[in-house]
Amino acid sequence: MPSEKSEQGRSVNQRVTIREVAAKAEVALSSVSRALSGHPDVSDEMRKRVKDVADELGYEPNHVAQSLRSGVTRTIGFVIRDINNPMFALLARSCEQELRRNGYSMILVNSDRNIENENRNFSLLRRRRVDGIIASLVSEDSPYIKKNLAGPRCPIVLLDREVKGINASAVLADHAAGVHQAVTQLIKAGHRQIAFVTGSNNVYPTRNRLQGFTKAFEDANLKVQPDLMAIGGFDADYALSHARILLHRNPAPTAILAGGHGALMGISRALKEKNLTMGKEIAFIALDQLPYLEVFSDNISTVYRDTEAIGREAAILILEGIEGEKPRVSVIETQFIERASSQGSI
Amino acid sequence: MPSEKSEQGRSVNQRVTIREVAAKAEVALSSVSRALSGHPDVSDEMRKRVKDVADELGYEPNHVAQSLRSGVTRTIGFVIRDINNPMFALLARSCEQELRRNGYSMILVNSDRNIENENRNFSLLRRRRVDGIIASLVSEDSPYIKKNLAGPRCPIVLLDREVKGINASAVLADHAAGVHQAVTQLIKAGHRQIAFVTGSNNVYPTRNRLQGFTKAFEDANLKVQPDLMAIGGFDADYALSHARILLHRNPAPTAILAGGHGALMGISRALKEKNLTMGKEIAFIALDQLPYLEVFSDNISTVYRDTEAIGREAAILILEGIEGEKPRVSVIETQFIERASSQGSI
DNA sequence: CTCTTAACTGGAAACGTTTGCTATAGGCAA
DNA sequence: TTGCCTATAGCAAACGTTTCCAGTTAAGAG
Repeated sequence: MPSEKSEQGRSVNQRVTIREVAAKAEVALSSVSRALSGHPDVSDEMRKRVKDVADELGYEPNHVAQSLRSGVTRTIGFVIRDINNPMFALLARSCEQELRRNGYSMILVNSDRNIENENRNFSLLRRRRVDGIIASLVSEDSPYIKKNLAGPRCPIVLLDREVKGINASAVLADHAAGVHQAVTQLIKAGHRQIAFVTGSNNVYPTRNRLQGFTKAFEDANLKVQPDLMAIGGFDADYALSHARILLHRNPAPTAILAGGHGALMGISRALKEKNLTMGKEIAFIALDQLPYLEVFSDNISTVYRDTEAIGREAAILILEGIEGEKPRVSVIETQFIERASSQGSI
Repeated sequence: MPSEKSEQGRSVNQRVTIREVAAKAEVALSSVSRALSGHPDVSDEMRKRVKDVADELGYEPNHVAQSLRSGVTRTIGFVIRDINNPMFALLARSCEQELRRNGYSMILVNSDRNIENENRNFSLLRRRRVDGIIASLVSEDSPYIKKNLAGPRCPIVLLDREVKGINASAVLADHAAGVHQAVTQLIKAGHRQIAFVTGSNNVYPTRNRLQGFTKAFEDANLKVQPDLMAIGGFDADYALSHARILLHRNPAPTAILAGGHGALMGISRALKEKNLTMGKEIAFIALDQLPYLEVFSDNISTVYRDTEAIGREAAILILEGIEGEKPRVSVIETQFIERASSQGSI
């Protein structure tokens, strides 16, 4: 039995309220509210008097009560598909910065690549009456998607997802362009056996990358080799097992593209198993800006996208939505950045 | 002028309330509340009836109103010193998981290594009436520290910080032990010129690491060389400039310890400038579990601490605090993990 | 000097819940 | 039958704000 607690658990959390400020300043509740919230109908004298008393008492407005009364929480929910992916840390961070600059806080929830969790997350955020939701969905066709996106009570911004039949804003990266550049470059350098490991194609980035990939082959009057494509999972285990298969193929791939964090993890392990070094025996290109790449392996070629710009853009779109503007889609460019790892043995 | 908004901005956000559920089920408000919240004084028939209607209407309780009335927000604030440090992503993640398992959400705010921001963050969280605050402080002696920690209205857990005169819980890593192991190992291998780059010693981890460092020398009957210690900043720029100086010293250091993410960044750049490779011409040890190390450089020796355990432990301590238990300090072990990079040329 | 208006200020009703208290009904013992 | 207790249900008062509406005062116009 905790002894230092007062007899009514409640009273521990007692803080000074607007009522006490009003009493001490000998003015009405409403005047205190107006004085502190910057309402115009307040005399200078009143404002000063109230502010002085508020400071003296250390008054900090109860944001919960403010939210209830005003119907606005100044909070944005951020549903993150997989917080293991370090890219999301970057994304969430830049987004949070932009939101905070506009007076909003962020509640971050993680779905752990699970659709049920994702659904619960949406519900949780709705109950908390967030003013908007930024979401990186697990997939584009979950059974809950209509419920969570279609009749939304609050503006929604999707990250790198295309969902038909709903009117939400979205930030999409133009993966195709960067991949096209990358593959064209490889082809020019003589590569023909180009492997591609990436997530399932029920999400936009995979489909979009694939477009760029295929188009690069078409433009060079070549045919893609289907058995060099491992499309189906974003996780490292999937990538590892498929990379193993790819590396045992004959003829072996001379270049390999890794679509995202998981693929990179899996492939790098598979390469290590076979004692292969990226850029030496095999050309390697990562299709993401992964923060640790910048740090440690400054020789890895990547299809770069400005992750922080995506976060900022998401914040801007959600704020627009709150202002009542129509949803819109914003596209972020990508760019192939050539470094040592895409050389290979050719 | 947005045209799809209804004339009263408010009505856009209108959701079904407990009142409508009560009306449709033809029972009292209070009965709905009790039925849905699992209160015992409710007949089975009533509970079923209410739940059916609630489901039918898609009722989702207003958490804001619940919080206001009950005085409890089921929200924890997480004040993060520097969200650039990838370790914190790991930390926040494991912490959030543990909190969520207990029905809590997390609001994450970033201080960007700035004391003013930090102070504002505490205020923001207090206004939001969070039930507890987990904080990774910028320093241990900011002018606001008393205000924010001393007379706390809510339980507080500090991460790797020791602040005197307040009664908050804390999770501390036993850096000293791991550093002692590491340095002892280096000394055994013949190293004498061991450099140490780390943050300012107005925070616990630096002081604690320094203790381990010094003790290892003492135990070997050697003296530490003060001009090999660069103590003063956690950021990469500080580390870079000091690492340059250290590397130009004569005799040059044969081993170097990097205290944290920033130091690692700076030093690795400095080494690259001089064309030195970790573990080859110079032994190198990182004093942190940095997630990207596991990924890419599996040959870097580190003083490992279980960052996820720290996050979980922080969650547990804050929940204890909410339950009314006394604050306490929890210590997490560290351990030297020897890999190739700590070999050097000796 | 009176009337109108402008500039404030105060009172009170919300916002959507939870919860203490009271009321009702039925069961059981005396 | 009466009285008491138990199990439920309902009423109404909070929680701490914001905001609408109605006053009050003083100034300026006629």
